[in-house]
Order: sequence, then C-alpha cells, then structure tokens
Amino acid sequence: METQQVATAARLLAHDTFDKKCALRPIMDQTTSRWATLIISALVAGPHRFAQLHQRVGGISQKMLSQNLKALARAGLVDRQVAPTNPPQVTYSLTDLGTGLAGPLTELIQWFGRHGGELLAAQEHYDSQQGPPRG
Amino acid sequence: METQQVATAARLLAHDTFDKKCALRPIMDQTTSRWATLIISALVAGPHRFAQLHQRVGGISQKMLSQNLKALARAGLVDRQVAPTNPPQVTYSLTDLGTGLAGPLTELIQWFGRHGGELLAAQEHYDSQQGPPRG
DNA sequence: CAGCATCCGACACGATACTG
DNA sequence: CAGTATCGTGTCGGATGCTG
Repeated sequence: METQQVATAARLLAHDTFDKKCALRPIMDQTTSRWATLIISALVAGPHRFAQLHQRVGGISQKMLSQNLKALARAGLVDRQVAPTNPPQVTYSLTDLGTGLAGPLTELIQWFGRHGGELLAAQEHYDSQQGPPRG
Repeated sequence: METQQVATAARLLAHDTFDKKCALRPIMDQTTSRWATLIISALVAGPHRFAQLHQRVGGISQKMLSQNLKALARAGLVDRQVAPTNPPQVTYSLTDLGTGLAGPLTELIQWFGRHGGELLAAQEHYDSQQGPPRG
C-alpha cells in the first residue's frame, strides 16, 4: 500500500511515538523509567550533590544513580558541574530542557499521589475476585 | 533518630514517591513503562480491540500487550469487555480513572514530541565530544 | 480473533570491591 | 566524596506453538 508508506514516513517526520522506529522511544523509555522520574523530580527542588540524590531517592544504588545521571546528561536534561576541589564536589542540576520536562513529569507524579488510594483499592478488588497475583 | 522515623511514617501515609517503601512505586513503574504509556494514549482515541492495539502500538508483541493490558486492568485503569460472540470480541477502553491519568500522560508524550529535536541534538553533541554510547 | 504456555537470550539491577 | 569494575541473579521481552 502506497498510502501506508506515506503514512509511515509522515509519522517518522512528526516524531510519532506510536511508530516502531520512532527515535524518541529510547529516550522516552529511560526518561520515564523508574529511577529517572524520581531523579528529575528531586532535582526540581534545586541542585543536588551525588550523595544527596542517593539519599533522597530511596532505594537507588550508586550504580543506577550514576547510570541514570549519565543518560540524563546525555539527553541534555541535567547539567553536571565539577568543582576542582579535594575531595571532588560534583553538582547536578536541571537544564532548561530538563526543567521543561519536569513540569509534565511532576504533574504525572502528583496525579499518582492524588489517586494512589483508588489504584490500590482497584488492585485489591481485582485480586480478591479473580486473579491473585501469585500462586 | 525519632524524627527520622516519624518522617518516614508521614511519607508513607502521604504516598511519598521518594520513599523506598512507597506502595505506588510498582504501579507507577508499570504504568510509565515503555508499552503502557503507548497503550494508554492509544486508548484515549476510543475503545480498541486487541488486534487494533497490536497494530497501533508499533513493535509490541502479543505477550507484552496482553501482559500490560492485564496489569492496567488490575490497576483499574482500563476496562475489558468481552462480547459472547464467535469468534470472541474483546474490547478495551479507559476507565474514568484511566482517562484521568491519560491527561498528564499525553501531556508528557506531547512534550517529548515537541522537544524531540532538542533531545536528539543534545545526544549527538554529547556523543561527538566525549562519550560515544558504545565503544 | 484473542490469548496463554514455554523456551531462551539480553540486559536491568543490586551488592560488593576497588580507585582517584 | 564520587564514582568505576565486576559478578550474579532476576526479570524483561521476543519467537514460537497451542487452545477455544
């Protein structure tokens, strides 16, 4: 189908997220990932040191923190400032781009906060009547 | 520290997303996961059949689609309607809760659409000057 | 058509140890 | 303090085949 191909091309040009080949998918995946969302929303409050972030984002390992921070820096969402002191001081902060993302992202997180009860209740209801998650 | 424990308790009651034990984390993880975001935003346009979704969300496998759909149904975000016909017709649609989530979520996706160019450019710039992604 | 069961590879993730 | 290197495990996720 010719129209099919045209549609695909149009979707690619427009960054159609539904398209399999959308170049944004990898970035979206990592940016909306478990840890990245928390890291970004933590940085909304202001610049943080590595250890501060590690403490703020409960349960994250240094490896994951470092890894996510690097990915976010690569995407141009966070800025990494190294102070030439001893011991070294590294400060992470949101770029303008990152701050822009933080808006929609925190709204999403806040939605979860507001509707957390409903979500939990729905799960309990679901589990109680037909399919317990395990066993 | 007593205050530490009190703070932790307060965070749990308030669904503090930063807390390691936050009960919402698993739900958030799967809801903001690669496929779930696309499925939800696909359903905003209206109810879909299984095959329709499979086609709409480019690159997803039946397994992942089925799995995500089940998880979303469990969280009370999508509704599953089975018509007793032959062959069976199963229709998925957003619940009110799901529609509520779709708002913040589509805003987030649209943000990526608008700033996709900047993100991609930032990555290229980053890679070109210091750290190519894979040696 | 809708969807589950199974196998299997790839990597995400965490714990630990080590470096500057 | 701020990471990197390495290892082991668990889960993610695709391909295939079968059911009703």
